[in-house]
Amino acid sequence: MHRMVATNARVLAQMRKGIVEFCVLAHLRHGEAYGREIAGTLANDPAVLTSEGTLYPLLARLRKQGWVETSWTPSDSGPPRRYYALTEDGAAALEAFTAAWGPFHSAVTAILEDDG
Amino acid sequence: MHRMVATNARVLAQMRKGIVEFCVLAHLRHGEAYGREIAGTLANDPAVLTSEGTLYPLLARLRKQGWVETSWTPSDSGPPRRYYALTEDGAAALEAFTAAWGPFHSAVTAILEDDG
DNA sequence: GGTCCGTACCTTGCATAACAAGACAGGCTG
DNA sequence: CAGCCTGTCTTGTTATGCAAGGTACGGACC
Repeated sequence: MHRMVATNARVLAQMRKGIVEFCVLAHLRHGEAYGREIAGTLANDPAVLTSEGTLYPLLARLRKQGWVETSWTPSDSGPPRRYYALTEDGAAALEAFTAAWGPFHSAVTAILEDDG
Repeated sequence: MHRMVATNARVLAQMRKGIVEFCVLAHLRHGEAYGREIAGTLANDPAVLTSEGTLYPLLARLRKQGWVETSWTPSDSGPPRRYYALTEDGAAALEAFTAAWGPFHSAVTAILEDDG
């Protein structure tokens, strides 16, 4: 069953594409957060996020699109942190995604369950 | 709203990644089918599939992985058709994906809805 | 028998995104 | 100064969806 595990990891990675981004936006509704904080929370939550190699490029994209704003804040115990905050555009994008997600996951679930 | 539409198309394309493949496998549980037939059904269903440029490379991958077997059959009205049938490995892969899909979509839905 | 159209397969080139691995740097403790 | 934890970010790999277009078979119509 070696292959199963490897296959599964690859399959999961593909499944996440285009979705992790919006999980990060959703997380930011709770307020500002910095990179490793987001990474920690989302990695625990469901294993929606696995690596910082995913997160930082993703955050850079969000910034370029104007979906988040950032501010540097010194830390008591380590290097300064870059805090990310949701913008209005970001909130709108998140709403649009949420609206699309419902029908999409229903459709996929229906296809998978349709044993007919 | 021009931007909304364009953005949505890109977002949807990413969302499909790694999932269309298993929708095709799921469709094949109903019995053999050929390319354009699958394309037609899945494109109607929910807009899970948009183009043959997606489908044929995908079917080639499934064949290489041994998840489907194919057979050529002459057609009464046009060129011969290549029919695709699910193999045991393919059915197992589909089951594994279905098992992963449940927790995944629940987790994403929870994160999106968590307004806390 | 030549031309057009619909059916059917497949390929090429591009854009996007997740990931592993690791580079770089601040600040603390010994 | 060395070692470690905390942070941010980059590089190279891999996988996939998609638009556009290429090839080919067969029937209908002049």
